[in-house]
Amino acid sequence: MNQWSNVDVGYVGPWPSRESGAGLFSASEADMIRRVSSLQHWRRGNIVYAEGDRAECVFFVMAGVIRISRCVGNGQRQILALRVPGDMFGLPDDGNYANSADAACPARTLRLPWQRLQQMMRDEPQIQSKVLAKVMHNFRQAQARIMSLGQQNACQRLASFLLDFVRVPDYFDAETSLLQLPVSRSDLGDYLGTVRQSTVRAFAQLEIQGLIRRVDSHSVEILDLCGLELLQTGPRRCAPQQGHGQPLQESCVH
Amino acid sequence: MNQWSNVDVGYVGPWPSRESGAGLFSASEADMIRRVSSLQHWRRGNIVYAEGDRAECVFFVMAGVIRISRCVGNGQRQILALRVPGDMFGLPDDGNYANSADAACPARTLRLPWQRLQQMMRDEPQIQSKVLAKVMHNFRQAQARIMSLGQQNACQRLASFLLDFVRVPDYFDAETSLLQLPVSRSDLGDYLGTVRQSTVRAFAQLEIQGLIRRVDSHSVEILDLCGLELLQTGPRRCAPQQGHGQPLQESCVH
DNA sequence: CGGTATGTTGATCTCAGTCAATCTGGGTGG
DNA sequence: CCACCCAGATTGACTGAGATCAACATACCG
Repeated sequence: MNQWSNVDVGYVGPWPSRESGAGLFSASEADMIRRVSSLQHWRRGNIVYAEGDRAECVFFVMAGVIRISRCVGNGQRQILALRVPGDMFGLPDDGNYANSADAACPARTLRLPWQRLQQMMRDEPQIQSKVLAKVMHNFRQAQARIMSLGQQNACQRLASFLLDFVRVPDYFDAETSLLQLPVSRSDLGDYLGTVRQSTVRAFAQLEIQGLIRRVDSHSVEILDLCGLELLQTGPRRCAPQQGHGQPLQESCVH
Repeated sequence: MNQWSNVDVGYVGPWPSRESGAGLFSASEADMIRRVSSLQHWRRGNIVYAEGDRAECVFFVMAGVIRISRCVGNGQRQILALRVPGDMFGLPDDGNYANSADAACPARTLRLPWQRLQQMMRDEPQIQSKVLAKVMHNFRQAQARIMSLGQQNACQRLASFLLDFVRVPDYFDAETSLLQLPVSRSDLGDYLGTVRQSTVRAFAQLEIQGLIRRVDSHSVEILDLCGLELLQTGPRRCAPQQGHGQPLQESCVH
């Protein structure tokens, strides 16, 4: 555990900002958090914690992407969330971690004892409301996932995922419209509730429709942002061709 | 708004308890909450608030079931959660409600100004941590929904729903194994991310398998609790019959 | 250079969405 | 009391989206 001793974080820029829920700590508060937490470095696949572990620390993502996942009986994995810079994760559920967390790509996190954070929340109402805001952010995100999984088809879910990551500055370059994908196709499948192959087919579909262009397996060019947004709200499934009954032709002239 | 004046709540029993996240307030804290909140009565279909409304109050369910839902572009509805006695809902998202809330059946709620609750959280660290616990409870529940929607088929999702409601004392009588269903089949479909008909078929399937018995459209007898739990963890889909290649028969005697 | 992990595409079959018809129970008016 | 209506529940037939199996391509290793 030597890497967990307090080290110079070496990260002095502003707290990473991304929509609501991130970038919520002021510089001084972020400093306070950094002072009592330790910086951790992770390589792809490294496990931050496992489901059921005693939950003693909360984490803040500084760089990279952390997979929050849970496995079901038959060995399938569902990725519940992908935590990006600015996100908080690892709050205890009855003293234990409810899910597993591991690095989807090289990543850095701040590790902060939960007891310590609770104390800070008691002492500083600001911290309290901002931690609550972070939790609420994760909660809203989970609800968005429910909407996606419950109402969208595979292409729409992929579009939603891409649009989510377009909002992460670390992974989208607005100049070139290039979006880095920090996860494998399998990861993406487990995240979207489909299998690897269906994810690939969804990519192919979006490319055929001219909405994206696959540059390589870990980056796509976003060609039509509005098109992706429109796709999201469309019907989950096209109406059947009503092949059997009378074809409902506008029995025109006759 | 006359019904929102402070009235005698008429509910003096212990705070309703259900697993983690409910029953978390002590008698005195619950009293404090009741003192500053007003009791509301709802009939089936009554709207507590609508998506986008200015969020000024938080709610606690005292009786009945509140649907938390959101609609998508093409008019489809996803029920994000069913809030039962003991649950909290209606936390603001950037000052507004992110979802709609309405009564799935006759219901009672406590209505508490969000400002007031924030103040109570500042003054009483106990309240703060317990509100956080309630939010975390909703968050864990949302994550369970993601698991269900992402990895389970229609029957398994229905089984998960039934098992969830078996844990609500108001709706399950352990003596008779009778489970009251406070929602219509359409509601259930919107909750499970399927359509009404698929929900009905899932009910029929569970009945054929001897796990439940449909008494009437709003109550089922739970015949095999363990069977329902086993079903949850099984594979999402049976393997195909591999009809074409060699039938993989254990070329027995010959 | 073989070996392994990952990405991609094709063929096939199942689950669940869609349309449609029927059944049921609860009200309402005559 | 009954005929009627209407909303909800149920069942059947058909079909498309996506899971599964399989094969092959590509990249990344030691």
